[in-house]
Amino acid sequence: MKRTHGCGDLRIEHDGQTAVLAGWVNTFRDQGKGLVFIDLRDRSGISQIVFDLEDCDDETVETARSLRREDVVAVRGLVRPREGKANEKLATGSIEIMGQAVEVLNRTDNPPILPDDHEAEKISEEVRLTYRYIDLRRPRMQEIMRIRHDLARITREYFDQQGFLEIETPLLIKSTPEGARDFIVPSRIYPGQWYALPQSPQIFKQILMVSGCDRYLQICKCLRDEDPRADRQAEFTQIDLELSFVDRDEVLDIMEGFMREVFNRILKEDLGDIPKMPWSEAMDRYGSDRPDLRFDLELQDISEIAGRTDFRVFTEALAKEDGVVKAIRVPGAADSFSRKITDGYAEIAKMHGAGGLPTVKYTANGFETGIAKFLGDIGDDLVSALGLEHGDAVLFAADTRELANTSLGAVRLQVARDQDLIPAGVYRALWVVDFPMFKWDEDNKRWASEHHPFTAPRADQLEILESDPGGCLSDGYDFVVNGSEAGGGSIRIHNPEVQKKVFSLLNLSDEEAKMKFGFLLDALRFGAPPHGGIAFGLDRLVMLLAGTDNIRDVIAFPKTQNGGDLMSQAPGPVDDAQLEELQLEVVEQPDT
RNA sequence: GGGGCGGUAGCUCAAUUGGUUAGAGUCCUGGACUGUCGAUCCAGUGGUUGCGGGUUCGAGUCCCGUCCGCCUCGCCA
Repeated sequence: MKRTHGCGDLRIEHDGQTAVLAGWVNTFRDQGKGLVFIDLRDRSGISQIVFDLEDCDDETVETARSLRREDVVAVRGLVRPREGKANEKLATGSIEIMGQAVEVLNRTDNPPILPDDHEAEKISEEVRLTYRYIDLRRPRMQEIMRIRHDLARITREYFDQQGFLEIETPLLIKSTPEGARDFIVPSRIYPGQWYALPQSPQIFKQILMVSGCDRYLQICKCLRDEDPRADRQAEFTQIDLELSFVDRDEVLDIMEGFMREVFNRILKEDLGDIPKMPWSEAMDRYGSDRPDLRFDLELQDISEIAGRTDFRVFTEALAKEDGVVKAIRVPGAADSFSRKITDGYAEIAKMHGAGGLPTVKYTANGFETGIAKFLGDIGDDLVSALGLEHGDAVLFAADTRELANTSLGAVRLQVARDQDLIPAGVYRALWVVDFPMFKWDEDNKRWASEHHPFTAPRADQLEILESDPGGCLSDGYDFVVNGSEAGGGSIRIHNPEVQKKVFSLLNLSDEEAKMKFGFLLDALRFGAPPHGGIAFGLDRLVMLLAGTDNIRDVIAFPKTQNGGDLMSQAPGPVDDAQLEELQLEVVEQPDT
């Protein structure tokens, strides 16, 4: 029997046609000796097959009666309107296939789980990942894989039209000192020497610019040996891009066009206005370098007003270098903010380094609870500064600017979730620009790259690169959607002298830099064009497009939090002979 | 590496203060049923309570260790 249609393809206009479907038995309903219903499922959907003694022979009905969930069968039959009621839950619900012949292509063992979207929400992820081949049969997983495919296809179409070439870069490369922990691979030919798997193709794509490639695209795997999270895997996929002879705004224009195309074609959503927001503004207003613009709850600086109280939490914070007092007005939250809830927010604030989270409610009786008694003289000014109305609550952060921003920013996110302020089906994008070049690494007492060591300082910042590294702004940019960093990149350094200065600020000696990045420094000396680029996190984009907060949902064969694959049981041991060939020996870890 | 939650039948869960033979639904097996669609009804099979130790007359339950899964802090240029 040769398949003629997909299980989700048949409609009332196919009435009278003979069709052959093949797929998995989704459910069966055995009505007795003479009548059996089979819901047959494939990638395209589900069709109801009915076997009736009046329409086919005993043997066919008996075979049909023997079918169980997830058996694989082919069925030939006549398409006709349903004799019983139509099933509005199915796209094919107005028709059924009057089964004439059935061929069992493969029986299944009793399946440990069923590919049912409703069940899947209850089944532990551990079991789903162990039997991933069954889990992936679910309509929802098939839909996500389709979205992922569409994104990859649109990516190639769009950037092809923009003159980009898809070029592969190596997987076995040299380990680089900066950044995440490398996965390493032993060299057989040079025992004791190692390759690293790429954390990103960064250096290679820059060298492709030096090579005159002009515009590069790659959908590539990146590997970082760090602990995973709900939105992070050690092995993930980037849409990696680099362009020559461009400035920042030309890059942003092209990339913005890409994002609009993706959201238009996959979600039928118009991204609307996409503002460019300096990093310092994002931190000050939202307490995050990836602000979620779907709701307000902006951080407001009330340092001037707060400085007029005797409240020690405020005055001591303001006495610090770059100390501030900031506040969030939470409209109408006075009633719902129980002690338990605000204590929870205080925990979040503390987790992000704040000492606590002063809170107050503003009602018809004025300020109540929390730090109300300390606000006596400044109450009226606070009301007008924050635009308070009766029934509002106010959350404060008093600390250095950085700590106040980040702790209050984290609280802002949780408050928005709790107060149900995040609208569904809304996508708000922005560019965050003008990042600092460096952040101070307190542990190692040195400057570290905010983005990566190849990010160019903004042209107007070159003169303070060495005199004031902490204040120097870069030509970097992040694309942020709904509070999620979907992509990030920069204009790169194309001048070897500037690159050397940056390495030296990062405390990389000339010798080290030469050993680790010598080939890049060399390339920059032989006619490097101005260039810049970006990388989008493909997995995170699919998460956004599919509306899931679990990255494992958008990866066909993901790894667990311990980096294991429950289906294939990776990682695992290797033969002694393999180790011998590599001149490797496994040494027992001494007890500690 | 730290913190939190969890692991009992193939799957989802229950099991009182530590106390009789560890139960239910579902799946599966057998039977009934000619318009079902989460089919229904009847009967039955199914257990290393993650693993290893300990306390106890007695441990799913308490203690110690360990493995696994999820969330999270550190980490993720």
